[in-house]
Amino acid sequence: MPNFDKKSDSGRPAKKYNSTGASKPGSRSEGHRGFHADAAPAKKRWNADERASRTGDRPASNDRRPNWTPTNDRPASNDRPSYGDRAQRTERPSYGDRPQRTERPSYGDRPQRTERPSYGDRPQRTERPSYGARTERPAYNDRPARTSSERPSYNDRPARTERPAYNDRPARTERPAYNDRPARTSSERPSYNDRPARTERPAYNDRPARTSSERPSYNDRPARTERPAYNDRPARTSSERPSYNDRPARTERPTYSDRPQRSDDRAPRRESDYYPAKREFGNDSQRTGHSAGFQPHEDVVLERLEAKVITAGDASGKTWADLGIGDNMTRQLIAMGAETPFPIQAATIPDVLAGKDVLGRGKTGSGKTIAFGAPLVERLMENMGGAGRKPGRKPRALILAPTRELAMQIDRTVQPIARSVGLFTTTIVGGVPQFKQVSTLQRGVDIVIATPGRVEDLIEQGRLDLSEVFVTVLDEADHMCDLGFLEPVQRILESTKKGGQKLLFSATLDKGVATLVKQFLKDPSVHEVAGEDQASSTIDHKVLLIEQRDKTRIIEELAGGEGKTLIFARTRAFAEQLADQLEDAGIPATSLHGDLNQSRRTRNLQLLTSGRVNVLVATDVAARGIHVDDISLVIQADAPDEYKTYLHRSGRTGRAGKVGTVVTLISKARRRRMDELLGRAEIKASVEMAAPGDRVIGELAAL
DNA sequence: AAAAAAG
Repeated sequence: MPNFDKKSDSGRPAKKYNSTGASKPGSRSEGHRGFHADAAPAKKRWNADERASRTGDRPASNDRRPNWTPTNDRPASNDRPSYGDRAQRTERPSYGDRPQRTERPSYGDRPQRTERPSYGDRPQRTERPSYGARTERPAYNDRPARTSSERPSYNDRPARTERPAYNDRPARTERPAYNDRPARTSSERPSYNDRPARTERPAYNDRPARTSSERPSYNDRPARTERPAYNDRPARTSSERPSYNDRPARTERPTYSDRPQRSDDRAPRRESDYYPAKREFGNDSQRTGHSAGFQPHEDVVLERLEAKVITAGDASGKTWADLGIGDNMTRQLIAMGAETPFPIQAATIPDVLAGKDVLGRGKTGSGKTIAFGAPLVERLMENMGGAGRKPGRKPRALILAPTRELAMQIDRTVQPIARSVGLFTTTIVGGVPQFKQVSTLQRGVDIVIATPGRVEDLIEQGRLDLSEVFVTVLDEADHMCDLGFLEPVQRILESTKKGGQKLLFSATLDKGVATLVKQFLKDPSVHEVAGEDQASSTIDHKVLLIEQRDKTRIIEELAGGEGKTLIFARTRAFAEQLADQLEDAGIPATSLHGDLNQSRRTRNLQLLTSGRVNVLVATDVAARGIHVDDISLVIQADAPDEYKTYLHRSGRTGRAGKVGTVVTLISKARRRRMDELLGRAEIKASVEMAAPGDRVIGELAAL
């Protein structure tokens, strides 16, 4: 409480930060919904996180709870459960709840929260710099300019004075000012010297323990001195990213045409026919040429990579021990229900253990996570080096995934395997406060499971050092090579240990990964499981030709069945709208998309997983990798544009040999396009006209 | 259009 002296700081900081104009406290929420959501959510997130999923996972979260007590005050939270965050909601009147948010301002109560804002703590950051790694960062070094210009301000530090403001926390309000932050950096950090600020922290009384145990190391960190390097960053942004436009890298892609050669290099095992090569990339030059205009992209089937094929027969009878997995891990795998290796696991594990770069393709739900997770842990065990379990050790393995949910899911599989041999994992994803992630890193972690954005963020902050990472996994590798992901992924891979092992996995692994393969992999072995085609699939595909105006009604009829249903929409807004309409129709439904804050995303997905809700409407954020037991029906409210998207979406059902049905709703006008897409995906689907009330729909719903 | 940092 004492810390909260709104009055004292309210004025200043705000003004300062307001310099930008647009970022006034008041305007924040107005101008940026997303922002608003996040700002307030910061608080929420913790609550939600802890409530929803963490309860069991992290003891750490429990520690904090005391702080959260305030949460209890929020009746609002109870109400919201369903719609709280939905900014979009604006549309939905029902969201009336939101006002509550406004209420939150009550934050005053939440002294604790105040703590969180602790991001304010960042001063710590300063300390962290110690990540000796920095030196390694070199990659980022490019940004020398920055240092000079931006940070100099450190001297100014007068800013710090402001900090004391912590009391203000209301300051939080200030936060919104995120834009300002740059300023902050300069002002706040300089203070590092002053650190008196820390003294202030004490406020964190709640966390006394922590401070003592975790941070102690801070003292050690002479490294800090090193940080100065941070100065460079500003430049970075400017210098490095701009390049995106240039995308010279892309230019490389054209190389696809070469690929054939590749196949030559390797044993001419067998022409891939899984993904018929509809087009060659001979016209690469053209592509690169008009990168500016860049058409959304046609759904092209890239040539398939040549692969060593394993059959179920080859794998049968093999045990984990046969593959080279140790006893402790084997016990854990069996405890997790993986009695014996699946084909894709039998195929890739030996090569991964041998230290080779591996490309693995196994259909959706075939066990890819364990295929790379188990041998990765085994490799870390075999190469402990001097790392031991020292606090503050640098991570030695990295698993990158395209979505936060997938990263967290992978962690749920890999963590127990790692723990069975005494290794630690942590997820480094966005949308959630970074504090826990960073403190976990400081304690020392062996395997980092992450999404690209937060990883880059922490690297830039000097809090994550990947220089000791000698095994890197790209899950959904082909997707990680798509437009928005490729470059961050390239930068991240560059920051890992030179010559480190790289593992690329996906159900739709094609030559789209060529750029990365060429740049980072060395003589990779490619594996896939034979017989995993449509013919052997346990998924039934149906295409319904409908009138646009009947879509909602038909979806209601389809989703009204008993089993779990996952509905895909192309846009966030439509996903949200559909979820609302289903609820209005008396069908409990929830949504999952990027407009929700992370706590809600996590919770909503869990609603489906736990069975509290049987219908989830999602964007393609849920298309890849997400595993929910027993989804019996997948409805594509909007047809996908890409055949790979179709395969991944439909792969949410029919997992591990179970049966499932995929219904795609299209207008007659789209019939031709749909047929072509199905052809590329090599899927045979029955197509028929349908209208609300039709028998077909009732039969599908019954499934 | 979506996702990934934050905004």
